[in-house]
Amino acid sequence: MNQTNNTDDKSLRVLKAASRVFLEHGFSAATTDMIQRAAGVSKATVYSRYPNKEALFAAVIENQCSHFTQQVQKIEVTPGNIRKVLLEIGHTYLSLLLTQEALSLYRVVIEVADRFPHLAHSFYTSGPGAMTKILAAHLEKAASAGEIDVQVIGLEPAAILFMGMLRGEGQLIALTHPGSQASQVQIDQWVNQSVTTFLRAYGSRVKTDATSG
Amino acid sequence: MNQTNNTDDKSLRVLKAASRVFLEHGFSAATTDMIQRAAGVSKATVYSRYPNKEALFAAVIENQCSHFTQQVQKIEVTPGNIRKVLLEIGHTYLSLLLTQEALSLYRVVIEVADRFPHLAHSFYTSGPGAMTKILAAHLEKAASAGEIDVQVIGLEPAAILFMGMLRGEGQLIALTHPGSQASQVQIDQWVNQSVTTFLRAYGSRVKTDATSG
DNA sequence: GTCTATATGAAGATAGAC
DNA sequence: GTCTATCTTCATATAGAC
Repeated sequence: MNQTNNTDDKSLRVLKAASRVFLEHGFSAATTDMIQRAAGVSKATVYSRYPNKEALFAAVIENQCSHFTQQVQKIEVTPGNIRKVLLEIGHTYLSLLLTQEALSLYRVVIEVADRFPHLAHSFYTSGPGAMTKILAAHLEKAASAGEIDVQVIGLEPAAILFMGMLRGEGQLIALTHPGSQASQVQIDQWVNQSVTTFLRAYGSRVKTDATSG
Repeated sequence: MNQTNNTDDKSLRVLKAASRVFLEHGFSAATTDMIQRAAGVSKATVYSRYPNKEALFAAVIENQCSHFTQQVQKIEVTPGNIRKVLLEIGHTYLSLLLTQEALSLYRVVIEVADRFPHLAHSFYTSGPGAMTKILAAHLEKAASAGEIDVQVIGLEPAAILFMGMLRGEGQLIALTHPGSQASQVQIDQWVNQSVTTFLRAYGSRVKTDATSG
């Protein structure tokens, strides 16, 4: 069962080690020495898999982005009224966003957006972009059901504003207070406030829980 | 009137050059060579003013933060109903936030938050923290005047949610799409949507625009 | 394919002339 | 105080042994 030495999983070990190092230190501050050591292989092995530091970094970020997209796409809500849907999506998304992995990914992508614009775009599309579309779809259903009315601004802008409230303070605090970890009750509070505000603005007055199936 | 050589303004030249270099490249990717060249002085001159790269960086960020605070504190609104106040504050603050300087400062502070936690805290307090307090004060006045009712969540949370909507998409797009510059109409649109949503949620039904000037 | 040892260049910091 | 020239360290990348 010794899987540290024999097979060709060294590529995987390199990628995983690189992920940890880049996400922790950023691109410029990370060194190939750290990666090599963390992977338990030699420098030559790293360079046999990836031509240089940039390519390895790109592989890491692309991998992380697709991982993040999967997490977002996986968000499924139990059918119910729009308040429950928003609470559930909000809680899941904000919790995901405030993990150390997601925060580190955000930090690193922002750091190098100038030098790797393609990765930055990819990050935007994989994360907030994907989430916006999912949320907009739910809002559309709720609008059809008469639970909300967002005609004043439109579905996508409404989704975007909701996500802005959701992320806002929590993400900013997490980024500027490294090491801190938001508690579940703090997260719930942000989610509740966002949902409350959104539904006060766009929820229908009519309660739709009695007869309509 | 040759002010490039004679006086003791070299300290200032170093600081300004360091600001430009650090804000453009970040901490790790910036080199003291770049700074020295940008300042038009020798490396020894730089090191006669600041003991090392870290100290110079700290001076730059602290300086930028206080500059940013001044900009925020300077935001004053012409008295009027709450909608006008929110539109004016929102427009000014978002425009400020989306300048290249503010975006770069954000980027760099986030990059090194782990290594310079004090600077990260300072940034949070100088920028979003200060703005939140200012906004909360305006909301309180509006609440006293009966224009809004935010008792459900409280003044500060209301201010925070508003700022979340305001920043949300614009800042994220700017950070992940370097070189792009949001247009004034785009900014106005985000501000309008945020204000509209906020007032639909917490504005009084009574219109207060008749008699007042 | 993998490792050890190393070439090469650059970055932070300083010594010594003026 | 300021500059030029340099020292030291370290990072990327490669060459050559196994």
